[in-house]
Amino acid sequence: MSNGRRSNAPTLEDVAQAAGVSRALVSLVMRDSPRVSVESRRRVSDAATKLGYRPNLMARNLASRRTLTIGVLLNDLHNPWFAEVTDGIHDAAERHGYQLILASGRRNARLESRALDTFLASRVDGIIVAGCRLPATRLDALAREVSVVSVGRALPKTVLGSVTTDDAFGARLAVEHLHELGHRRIAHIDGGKGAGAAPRRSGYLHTMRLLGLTDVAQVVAGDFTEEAGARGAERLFRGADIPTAIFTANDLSAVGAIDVIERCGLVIPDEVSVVGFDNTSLAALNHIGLTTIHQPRREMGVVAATMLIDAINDRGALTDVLMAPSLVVRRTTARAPAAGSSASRSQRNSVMSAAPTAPARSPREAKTS
Amino acid sequence: MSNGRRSNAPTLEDVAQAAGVSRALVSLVMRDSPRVSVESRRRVSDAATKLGYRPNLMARNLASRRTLTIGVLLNDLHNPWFAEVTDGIHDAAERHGYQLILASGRRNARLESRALDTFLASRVDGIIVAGCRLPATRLDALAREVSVVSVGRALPKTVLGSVTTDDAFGARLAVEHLHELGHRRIAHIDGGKGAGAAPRRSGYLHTMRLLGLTDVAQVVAGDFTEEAGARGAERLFRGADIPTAIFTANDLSAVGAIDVIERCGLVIPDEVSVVGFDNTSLAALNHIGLTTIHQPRREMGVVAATMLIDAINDRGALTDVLMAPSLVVRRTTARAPAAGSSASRSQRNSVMSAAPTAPARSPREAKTS
DNA sequence: CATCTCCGGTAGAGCGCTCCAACTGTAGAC
DNA sequence: GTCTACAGTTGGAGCGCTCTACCGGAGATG
Repeated sequence: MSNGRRSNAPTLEDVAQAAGVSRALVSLVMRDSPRVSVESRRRVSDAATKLGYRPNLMARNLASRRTLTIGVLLNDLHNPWFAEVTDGIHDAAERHGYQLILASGRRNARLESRALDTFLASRVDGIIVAGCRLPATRLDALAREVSVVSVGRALPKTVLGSVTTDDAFGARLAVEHLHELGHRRIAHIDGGKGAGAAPRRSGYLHTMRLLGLTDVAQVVAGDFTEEAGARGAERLFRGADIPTAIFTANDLSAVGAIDVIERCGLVIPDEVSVVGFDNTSLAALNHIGLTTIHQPRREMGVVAATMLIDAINDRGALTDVLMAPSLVVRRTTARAPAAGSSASRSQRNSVMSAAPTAPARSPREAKTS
Repeated sequence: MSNGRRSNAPTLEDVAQAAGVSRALVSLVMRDSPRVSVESRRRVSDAATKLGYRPNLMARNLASRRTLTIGVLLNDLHNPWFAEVTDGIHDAAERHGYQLILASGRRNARLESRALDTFLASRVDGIIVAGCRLPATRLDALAREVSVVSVGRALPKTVLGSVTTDDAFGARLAVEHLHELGHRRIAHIDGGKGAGAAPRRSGYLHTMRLLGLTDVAQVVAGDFTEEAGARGAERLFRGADIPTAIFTANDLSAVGAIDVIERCGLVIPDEVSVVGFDNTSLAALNHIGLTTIHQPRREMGVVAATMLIDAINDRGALTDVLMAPSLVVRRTTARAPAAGSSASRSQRNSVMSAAPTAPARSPREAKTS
């Protein structure tokens, strides 16, 4: 019953009969070919709408041997980063008459792999992988069957194209911003082996060196999570030489760090400045107001899709594009505290070290207990 | 060149020739039919892997007249709510051997409509629309061609199935929680005409009535945004009879409200309690720790997909399912302040009313300026 | 030994479309 | 009046698969 609803969907043939023309002519009208008389066009489209005809994409693609479709594999729907990249891809694809089919890898290599198989089985004209976790060799093999562009992850030595943010440059922007505010003791909570973590870390180290701050550079391990940010901050503020500024590998870590810092009784940004990375909506929340590094996510999507479509149509090659990030100043950064205030700062710190191993707890909780 | 890569993809025929069997046999092997001898199966699959054969989905679906695919229309990729629902859909679909194709409506009715057309053109077996904005009549028309289930929006008087949260009940949980903590003056910042806003509002009003608090019930207009939450809180705390608790239509509004409340010098939860709705990742942030109402998002996806697939296979009808939300207590709610402290509260309030129309600004900003 | 069952396998007719070569008719060129 | 040009239209051969017969032969049955 319910599944039989479409069983008798009208076909090209039906329309042709109703309009009293050949199937080929209907086909031409459906693809609005210019070589159809006004009269025929009218009759055919009238018949089509009357019958509620809708071209069968599978039959069309099968016969025409192309799908005008690009498959987009999103690593994680939960992360808004992907939503913005997808918006850009969508815009560019639409402009060129391409359709998108999305799939979510759900942070799982097996599912990602399966989704790619489905793309191939559907004979998409090209593929964009965003934040894909699959090994480079797998992707390279894929890219030998169909054009593939990677967003957010560079894949040197493969035939894939890629569009990434210049993470090292972003790190440099962050550090320079803090340096210009008079900070010297700038620490970094990194992203472990997550995507982009390495260049952000090395960009940080490199810039610190350029600024002659190698001796105060300090990297603590993290993994892009809020908790990692909190742990990192705890470790940083436990020691004697506490930093006046922290640059974290992403916004989420920054929020975790802020939480701990405020709980230590330190005031942000007066006593400690914090810079995140990504400029997620989280950073923009008024309640947080995080100074951070912005990635041109949407534009990355546009560039990726455009490059892919050009390659599909032999109008260009797949290359590796590096996009420039930018600094967004909000309210977690300020001039470094005057040297004289360092006494009060280390005093405060002693409060904190009274419970150095305690799990992250907010000031709210502390108050009510 | 690059677009020619797939032009000579091997077909069933090629495999059949390589294995020295008929096309039909290869087809049977590819769909692992039981009626194939072990020997043939081996030879065919060997030939297939050697050639790198991959069944062409379009041809398969065209010939078999079904796609085993369900189209999922997501209203807004930026909202993590959709990601979790999609996870649930994905799980259920996979369990039944169905594939998903996702499309994003990007909060735009025209795009949503187009995506649905594509689904129909692709002859998906069923459709799930999540948070769809299209008019009920449009969806009803769609549902006459193919089975459709709506998630997050009930559509009475249509042939669609639906899975929604019992928003009114959620509101009741929130209000009762606050009431149990001794609050009486509980205000609501609503969601305007957004999805679910109406039942949350009426659930609030109804529960207040049940608790005999009709005279102190107070609803201010919002629209599910952070800014609306901030504005709502400003309005609430400007008056003389300020509430001791606020229930907002969603988490984002709650964050906006918290921001303003803290800026007024009021302490959360000691002086004001706040309850959000949705239990987004935002609420779970340690820095925020919002008490909120949880929607069983993932399970909603599972239920929607299961119901759809059952309907597709004539094993069940499409119905309207209401899922029960639950209360998640974090750190923004506490016992209502003792009556004696009301003096200090209204004093504080006067601080705020010094700049009642100022745009939302954080304490941080205030400090640095 | 004829017949009946199965099991494993096959031929061939589609599925609904596009594409190509070819055809018709009208118009302009000479 | 014949030739070319071209716009408009058409038949038919696929695209790569599934599905419905149907077929041949081994073993069971009487």
